Amino acid sequence: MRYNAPKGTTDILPDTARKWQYLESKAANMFKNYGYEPIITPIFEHTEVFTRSIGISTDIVQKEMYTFKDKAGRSLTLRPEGTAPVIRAYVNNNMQQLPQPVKLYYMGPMFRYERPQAGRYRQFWQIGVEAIGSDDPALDAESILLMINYFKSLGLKGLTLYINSMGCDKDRPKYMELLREYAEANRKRLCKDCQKRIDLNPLRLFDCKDESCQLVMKDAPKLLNYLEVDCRKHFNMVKRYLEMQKIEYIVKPELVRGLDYYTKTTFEVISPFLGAQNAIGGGGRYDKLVEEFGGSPTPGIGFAIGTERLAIAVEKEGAFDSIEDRMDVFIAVADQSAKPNAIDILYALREAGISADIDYMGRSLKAQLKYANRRGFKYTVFIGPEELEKKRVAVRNMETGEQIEINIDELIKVMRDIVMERF
RNA sequence: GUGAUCGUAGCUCAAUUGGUCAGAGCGUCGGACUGUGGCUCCGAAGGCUGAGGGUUCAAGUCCCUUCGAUCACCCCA
Repeated sequence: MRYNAPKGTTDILPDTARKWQYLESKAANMFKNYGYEPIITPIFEHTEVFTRSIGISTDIVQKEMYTFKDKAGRSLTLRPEGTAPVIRAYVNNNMQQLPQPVKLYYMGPMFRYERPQAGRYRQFWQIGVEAIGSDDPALDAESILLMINYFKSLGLKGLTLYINSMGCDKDRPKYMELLREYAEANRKRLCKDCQKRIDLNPLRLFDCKDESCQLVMKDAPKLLNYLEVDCRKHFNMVKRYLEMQKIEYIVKPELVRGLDYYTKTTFEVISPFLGAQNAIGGGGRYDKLVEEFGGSPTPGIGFAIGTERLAIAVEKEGAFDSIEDRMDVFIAVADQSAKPNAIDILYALREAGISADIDYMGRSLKAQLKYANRRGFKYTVFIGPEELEKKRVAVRNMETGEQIEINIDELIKVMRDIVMERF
């Protein structure tokens, strides 16, 4: 019996895996450059970690979580996003004792039970960062800049940055009342889903693509206009920091993200290459989240990038072309009698930091060359009875076909010189 | 969860209005060159046509179910 990978999952084959590694290592370097450190949290958490933080009324919690009971009857959930686990870990490990802010990044798979589509899978990868412990608007700007500059470093163009402010607990409740009243007054003109949203989560009304709903919401009160003075100042500072770094942005009052924990700044970056699932990265501030997990009041901000969406965009820009990943040396064995000696040399090369491989299929010499060519080795070294007797080996440059002969004891040294010098 | 389109060798695709043993290119392996790749030529392996059922003398082709893929809604990264 043959099995497919489960719906919405896929095998990341070497060609793609290599590209992802490239994206991840570039990210790790840049995050370090901005003062962020790696953290690895469990793939699953107690279900409550997500229901309480993301919000019970959100789609993620309502219908997209992989929730199961373990053998002891605990309700566990495969993480649908990365922020809640990191905040849980922050509180759990008393990280408020560390110098603040605590700046962390993570990379790994997330899980949501959704209908698969271009750029949307049930197991998908995210690259994310969180900065916990400061409410400085300069940190909001840093978070946004970090994401934008990372994209730039990958050669991405044509991205659009949207920002918004969701207010805080001083202005949001008042505004929500206003919004509810407005929506209620226009209930009849709203679609069925939106009528439900009036009570559940009226902010989401802004997201609806239904024409009639959009028409209604166009004239709805906008949170941005009701921001209390601190929040407005904060948002203005964020914008100013972005402008200082010459970052273009569009303020989008309708930008309401689907996780309830956001406060103040939210942002999202859109790529033109991604079809319907065009958000390549997004995030925001979550000043109430640490408290939600039982910590002392602590602000925070972060974002997540969709790795496969990022890979699609980078691919479209042709920016993967520069990845060089060829192996250094293939050892061609001219006669099986020379194999033990050849293997000896193989390991010596590897130990010297030169990537090397050998035939394990009993191929003819000719077939070995063919194989070396297909696998893209830079050099082939010939080992056979003749070479062993004369103590000289031939080294063939597989690109140019040039072949030189050197003393066998010099092989390691010469290969190391060649390989290091050229790359 | 809803809708549309689509499932034929590892990959990309053929197969007349349902009608002989389901084909090709690429890839893999081997050979032409008995110790030297890339080009060319030759050969081999590889398919219960996604799965299950039905209609028919006859199904890759028509119908139903199911699974999966793709795209959109929805949602978000």
